[in-house]
Amino acid sequence: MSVSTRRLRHIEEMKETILDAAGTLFYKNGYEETTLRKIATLIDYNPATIYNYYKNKEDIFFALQERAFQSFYEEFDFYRTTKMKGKKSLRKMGKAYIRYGIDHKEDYELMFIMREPMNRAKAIDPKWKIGAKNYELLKLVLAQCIEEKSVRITDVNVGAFMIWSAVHGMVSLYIMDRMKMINDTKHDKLLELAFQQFDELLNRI
Amino acid sequence: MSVSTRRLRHIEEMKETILDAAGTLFYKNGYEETTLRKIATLIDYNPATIYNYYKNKEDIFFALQERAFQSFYEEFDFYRTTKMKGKKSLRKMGKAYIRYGIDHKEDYELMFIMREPMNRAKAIDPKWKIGAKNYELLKLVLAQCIEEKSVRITDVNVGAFMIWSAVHGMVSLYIMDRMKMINDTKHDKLLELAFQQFDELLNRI
DNA sequence: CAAAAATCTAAACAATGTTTATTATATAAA
DNA sequence: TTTATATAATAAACATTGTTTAGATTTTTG
Repeated sequence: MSVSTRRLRHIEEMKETILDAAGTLFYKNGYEETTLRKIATLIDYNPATIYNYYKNKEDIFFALQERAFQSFYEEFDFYRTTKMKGKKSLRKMGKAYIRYGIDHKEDYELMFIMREPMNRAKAIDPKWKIGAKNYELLKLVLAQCIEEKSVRITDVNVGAFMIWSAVHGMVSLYIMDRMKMINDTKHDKLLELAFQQFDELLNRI
Repeated sequence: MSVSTRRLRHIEEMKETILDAAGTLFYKNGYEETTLRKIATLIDYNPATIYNYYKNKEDIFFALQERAFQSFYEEFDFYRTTKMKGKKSLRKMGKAYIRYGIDHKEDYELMFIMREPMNRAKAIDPKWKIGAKNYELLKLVLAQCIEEKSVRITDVNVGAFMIWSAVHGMVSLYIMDRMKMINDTKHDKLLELAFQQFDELLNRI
């Protein structure tokens, strides 16, 4: 192994070590509580060392976001090859989306809610492509539904955004604790029924 | 005027002065950029003085959130007395909700998205009642729609949450810059069409 | 083995939210 | 009016934060 490739590998390993530690702390204590000093302590390095591998804190969370998108992508890759009918596929996708958001709420927050690691993202953003890829998948499944005439939608683009909005709305109100505003306390059940209701709404009689 | 009431009024005035300054900075530069020192400088006081009127920074944003809910409430009070048909009322409400979110995105973020001023809110929360009040209004209008049979929904509670989710989803994806993930760049138009699509979906027949 | 490059660290910096001790100001009592 | 007493505002400090700098340590190269 040449020295320069070993060096590159070392850098990759370090970046990953740092990212793992950052993730551990983030999933346990949230963004604000995850300080560079705590990350450094966890991996037995000096805080300054981290700056040899990441430009700054935001950059770390940018990488964490990327990782989240990756895992998110893998979750839905299944629907790319399924032989299910479009409508059934769409329903399952929606359910899976909500489940994923609830079970990985920090990741979900990172990907679809937080302002934090977004500032840099205004520039060229290779990673939104993963998000875009999943969005294309939704459009694909929806297009199949339209073709099947199993759905009350005519425009794929408009329909896809509407569907995304609906499920994103449910997930985000849930995980950001805004369902408090609703008197009914059985939030999980309400969420499930609301999705069912929405799904039925899509049905063509 | 008794001395104690004057004192109380002075406290109220100070709280308001601080809140105004905090709001000005927040609407201009966002949460992180709004520091206690900047607030203090803006109103020509020492940072420590602020602590005589608010427990901490979160408390200030809690108050700002309360103010946002108040203005939000006033926006929708109209629908409480309108003689419009339920369906039309519902449609206008939805449009107004989206418009409000876009035109007051910092307020919207404060009320329905941000984690920040929420920690304290875990305790007794007199202010969620304002949010709850607006939610009840949605339920009222929706109930009228159900009675009119102008809508494909049977359960008010489930339907209300579904509708809220849909519009919240649209607004929040828009203002949190997540529509980037969509290749189509005409976001405003897409938003409008998606709402229309959703509205039509609600229609009976 | 010495020179050079790479890696890591200790220390410091500027800025933050917050607390403490002290001063100035307004009110009350004498 | 003058003195005592709450009240209000401040200056200074504290603990933490993200980040930078200059130097030491280790690793690679000739």
